[in-house]
Amino acid sequence: MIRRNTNQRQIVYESLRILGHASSENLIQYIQSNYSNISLATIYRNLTILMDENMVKKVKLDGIDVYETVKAKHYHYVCKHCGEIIDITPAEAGISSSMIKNINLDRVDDFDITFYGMCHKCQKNIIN
Amino acid sequence: MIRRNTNQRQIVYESLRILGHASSENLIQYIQSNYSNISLATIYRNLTILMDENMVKKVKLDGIDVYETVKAKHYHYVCKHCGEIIDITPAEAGISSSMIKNINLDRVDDFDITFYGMCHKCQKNIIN
DNA sequence: GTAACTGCAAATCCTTTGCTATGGA
DNA sequence: TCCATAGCAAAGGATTTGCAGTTAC
Repeated sequence: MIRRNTNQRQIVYESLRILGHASSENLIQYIQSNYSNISLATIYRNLTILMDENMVKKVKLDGIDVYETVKAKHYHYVCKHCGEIIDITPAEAGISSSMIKNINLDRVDDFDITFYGMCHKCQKNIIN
Repeated sequence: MIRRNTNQRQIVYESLRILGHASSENLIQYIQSNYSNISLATIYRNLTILMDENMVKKVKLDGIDVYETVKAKHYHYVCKHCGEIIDITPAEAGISSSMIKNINLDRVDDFDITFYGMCHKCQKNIIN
C-alpha cells in the first residue's frame, strides 16, 4: 500500500516532535487546540500508521503511556516532582554497548533504562 | 478506613503471587478458572486496593501492562521469543547502588531496567 | 451491629471501526 | 482518475461505579 503524506499525518508527527513526549490525551489536546477539524479517529489512525512505519514509538514511563518520535537510541529520565521526561543518551548515562552482558544463560540483545529523580529545575525551585 | 482481609482479596493477591507477572486479562482468566463467582469488579477493585497498600505494582514490560506483587528491588528480562518475564536481581545484572550516578545536573534516585533478548529455553529449542 | 465489601448491571472512558465523501499523487 | 485517507457516528473493550445485599471483625 502506498502511503500518502496527508496534511493530518504531518500534523500528528510534527506535533509529537514538538512536544517531545506526549500521552494520547496530551497529543490530542495539543492538536485540537492548534489545528481545527482533525478528528480523534484520524489522530489515532495516524499514530497507528506512524508506528507501523517506525516513525513513532509508544513507551511507558512512570506508569503512563507516551508517544515519541523515533530517534537514536536513548534512555529516559523522569522527574518525580514535575513529571518532565528528559531523553538521556547512552553517553550521558555512562553506558556503552560493550557493557551489555548476557544474564545467566539468557541472551541480552538490548535494554531500556528509566531513571527517576528530581530534575535540576525542581531542585533549584525547592531551594529558593 | 479499616481494611478487611476478604477471601476475594486473598485470592487476587495469591493468584498474582503464583503467576509471578500477569496482565489484567491473564489474571482475570486465572482467577475465574480456578475460583468461582468472583466478579470482574471485585478483581479490579482489589487490584486498586492492593496497589494503594503497596502490595501490588503495575509495570509495563514490552508494551504490556502487567501486575506483580511487591518484592525486593529487581529488574526485568523479557524474552522476545516466548514473552516470558524473568526477574533479575541487581546482583545478577551486575549493578550495585553505588553505580547510580546523577546525570548532568539532574538527581537520580532510582532506575528501572528492562532487558530484552532470547531466553535460555528458547535458544535451546531453536537449535534443536 | 456496622461499615467495608461483593456481585450485578449500567455507565464511562478511550480507542477502533464502518461508511461515505474527499483529496493526494 | 482512483484508492488511501478523512470525518462522523456508532461499536467495542476494558475498567469503574451505583446500588442493594452480604460478611468480616
